[in-house]
Amino acid sequence: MNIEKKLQEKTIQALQSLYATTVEKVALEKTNHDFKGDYTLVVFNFLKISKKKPEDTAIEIGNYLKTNLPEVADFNVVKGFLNIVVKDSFWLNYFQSSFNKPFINPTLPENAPTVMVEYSSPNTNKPLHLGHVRNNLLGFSVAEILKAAGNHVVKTNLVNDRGIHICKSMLAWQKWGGGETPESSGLKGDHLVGKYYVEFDKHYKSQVADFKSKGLSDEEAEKQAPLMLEIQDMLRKWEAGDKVVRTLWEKMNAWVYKGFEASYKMLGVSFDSTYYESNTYLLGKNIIDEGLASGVLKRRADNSVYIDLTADGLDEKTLLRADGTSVYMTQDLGTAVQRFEQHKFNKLIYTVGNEQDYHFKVLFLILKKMGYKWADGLFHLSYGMVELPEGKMKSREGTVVDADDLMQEMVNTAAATTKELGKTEGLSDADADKLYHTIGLGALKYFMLKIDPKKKMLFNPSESIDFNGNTAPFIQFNYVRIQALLRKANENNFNVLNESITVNIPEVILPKEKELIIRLYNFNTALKQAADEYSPAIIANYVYDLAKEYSQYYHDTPIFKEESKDLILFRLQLSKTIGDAIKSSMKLLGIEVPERM
RNA sequence: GAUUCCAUAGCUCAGCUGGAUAGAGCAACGGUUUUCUAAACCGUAGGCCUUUGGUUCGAAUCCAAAUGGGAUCACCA
Repeated sequence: MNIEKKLQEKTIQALQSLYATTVEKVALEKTNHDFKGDYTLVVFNFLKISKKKPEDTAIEIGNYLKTNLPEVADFNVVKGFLNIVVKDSFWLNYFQSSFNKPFINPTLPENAPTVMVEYSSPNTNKPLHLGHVRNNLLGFSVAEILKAAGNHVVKTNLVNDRGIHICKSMLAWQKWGGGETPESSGLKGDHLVGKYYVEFDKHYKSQVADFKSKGLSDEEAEKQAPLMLEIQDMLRKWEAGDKVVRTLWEKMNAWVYKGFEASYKMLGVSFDSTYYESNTYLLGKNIIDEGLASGVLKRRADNSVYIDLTADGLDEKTLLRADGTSVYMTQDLGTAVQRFEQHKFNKLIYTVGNEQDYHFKVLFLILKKMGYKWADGLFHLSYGMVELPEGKMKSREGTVVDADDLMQEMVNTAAATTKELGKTEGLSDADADKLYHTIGLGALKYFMLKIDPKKKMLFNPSESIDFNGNTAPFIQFNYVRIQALLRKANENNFNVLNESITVNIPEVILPKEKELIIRLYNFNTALKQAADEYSPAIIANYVYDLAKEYSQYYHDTPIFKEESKDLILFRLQLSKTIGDAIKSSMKLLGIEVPERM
């Protein structure tokens, strides 16, 4: 059992035994660095029941713990703070018993809950940009974390492949494309289609400006511009299954999918299932009928259907237009129900930006009101926007940071830095390319994941992403150092893994070594917290602290100069375990670690 | 206007389920290489934790208000 839990339970017992009072739970914290101890109990809360001075109360509890818990070595009291010292032997036993065991359990428990994680969900009218990068990295990492925490995870992608915005690219290509294809232009498919999306907007804007100069209002001009009428006509034809429109749609979407596939591969994300809106956009209508029958939904005089959420502090939400067609919300109701029927999930997590907070609040509330019990398991993983120094990115205005460009730039920077540091020696071209990819993408991923998902983040394209300090390359570098140590150990006949060598861990270990062991011990706590909060940032901070701590240790403590063979082996084993922890943590973030750099 | 999220070093961020003197990285300045790879390590400097009030033995952390910033408030997705 976890030492923290043991201490908490014993403290509750102590309070019961000393003051005959039952306390539900007690909070322990890590002892501040300036004091001796591992865990601290703040006793101010117990003064009412002890009716004694803080110091005396702390001493009484401390004595009880020391006598009744074999793991407690000692304690000291400063004012109302009871600092508890755990025996070195406890940490050493933990270390020895966990050596060379995986940090992440590779098998799932028998009745692992099913969690669906929806992320990415791109539009097929333009290439991925920085905002999508955050979404993809976050969704993938959360899926990895939940998997490691013992859930059966289904990663899913809902591709928005239809609608008026797709028609814009299609129409523009038809008019001005001159038959251009990815092959003929040398452009990646998604970029080619995105080019025509921008093209449409350019022409459309000039038409609107023309109409406005003739005295029309903004709204009128936007409605009457011929291009607007043309895409609306195109959308109607699409919905009617018009052969020409559908063929064009299929052709251009295929280009986009090929492009996305390349971006996803570069980014290292994947999906277990992919849904297309062209297949799901009609879902949800039967649910509307049920809702009407049960009275949860109402019909207006003009035949449109809505739900009244004003009693819940929200508005009236329309679910079917007067002409009977469905809206975004209708579709999301339908897909949620469909997913539950297909996967019987315990939880469904939507990785979607915080600009849709309201939408999901309404969606979940409607499903609850309609009586779906599983709606309690729905969660909106809401993350902040990625902003540029000049503000929000706008694809139509070209102020976007393109995902493919950014990734390539990161790889290039990694290559340049590696060469500059003279670390390419003995690397084959293929290995070098792999290394640049690992470092460059690692830096990018860590940069985005170390920030709390809920917070908006600032990205300044003119300042390159760091490779020093609190970054993935720093963490990777420490992993690499450890691998180099282990190689050297092999050459010197120190077989770290050989079970036949019994290592007598020295009685007294360095404070830094104990600290490192405690950090290893806390891996599971970090994993659990990250899973509970859906926050890769917790893992990122954990692994950075571990790597930083190790870096100091590595610097201050030469290993092979040591005379005692046991001590050398212990330090090698400690280093190896830290390497394992780094690798496992980075895997949770979707970041690879190289063997050399 | 309504709702909602946010505000910590020059910059980017931790810390927030109340606890001891608020931590990192970057940038700046200075140092460390006959050592297991310096993408490293050490040091200096940098803070009215936006403001005001409240709760408490104790507030960056909880509550309220103010100020500033973002988002949402479509029969768009």
